Amino acid sequence: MNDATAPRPRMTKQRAAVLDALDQGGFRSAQSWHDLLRHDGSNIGLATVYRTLQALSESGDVDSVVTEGGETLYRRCETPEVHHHHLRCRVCGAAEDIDIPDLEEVSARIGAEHGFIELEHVVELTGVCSSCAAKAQH
Amino acid sequence: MNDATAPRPRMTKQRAAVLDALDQGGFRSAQSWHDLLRHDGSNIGLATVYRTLQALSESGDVDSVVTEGGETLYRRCETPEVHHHHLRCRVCGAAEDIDIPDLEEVSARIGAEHGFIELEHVVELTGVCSSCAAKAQH
DNA sequence: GTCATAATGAGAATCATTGTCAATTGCGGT
DNA sequence: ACCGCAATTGACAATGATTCTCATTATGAC
Ligand SMILES: [Zn+2]
Ligand SMILES: [Zn+2]
Ligand SMILES: [Zn+2]
Ligand SMILES: [Zn+2]
Repeated sequence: MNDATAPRPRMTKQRAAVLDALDQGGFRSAQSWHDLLRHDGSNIGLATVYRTLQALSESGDVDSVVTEGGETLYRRCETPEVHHHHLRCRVCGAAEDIDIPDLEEVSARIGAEHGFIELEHVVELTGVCSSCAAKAQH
Repeated sequence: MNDATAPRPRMTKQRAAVLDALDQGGFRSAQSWHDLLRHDGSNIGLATVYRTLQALSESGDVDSVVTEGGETLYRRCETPEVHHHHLRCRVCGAAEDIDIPDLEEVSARIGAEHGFIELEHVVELTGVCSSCAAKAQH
């Protein structure tokens, strides 16, 4: 069930830099994280940022969501061990981990009713946060 | 709240062809619908298929979902007037309209609790349907 | 039929993401 | 500390879905 083929990741300075940058919090695209890293003096390559974020995403250390525009956003996840969902502001990108009661059970039940197995679900709540809403008032 | 700037779409033969093709049912990518149309003798352009499907999607006449690979899939929606969700087979693409009890209210409540407005949600259930699961058994 | 203009199609352009591959480097073994 | 080599990196090419451009065509109101 778990991977005996687990390749332990090397601690390179680029990996460390990404990990460090992620501490700033917030959802950003791979390119945005890359920009941020370069502005901080790193000469890390874009492909490396992509690779590192993907690796971290697969290992469950970062969350990823997809915007309407098809961009994938990443951020360090505070609670890697628990499956959860997000409420994200479409304007400023601020996001919070949320719990949607019964969702897991309900989706499992619906899947079962239709004879589906290996159920997965994608749930994303988006909106405009109060501070962005305030700014929008001219 | 509604659009006084509603441009009524012209009934061109390509729009009719797309509408006709959609009757075959099922989720397909724009490119896939385009292939299908060409195989049926149409000389419709790919860009037109994209434009038409997007227009139909915005007017609520077709559903669209995004695959893991980032492709957008479209299909004629049976129940355009009601907001609903889908349970889709990741193997064969078969999909059914489903109802997730209380989801609308729960998401609205969660949004409100966090001070968010203009809430929207994306919910997609995927799995492997019974017939695909059967085939998977060697 | 005329006409304004929405719609089309071929191909170029975008843009996020992935692949290539030679050069580099972490790190286990010595 | 020193080797050796596979994992990792970075510059850049390549991809692949989607969008844009613009000259040409065709819809629908009058
Ligand atoms: Zn999270
Ligand atoms: Zn905001
Ligand atoms: Zn539907
Ligand atoms: Zn199936």
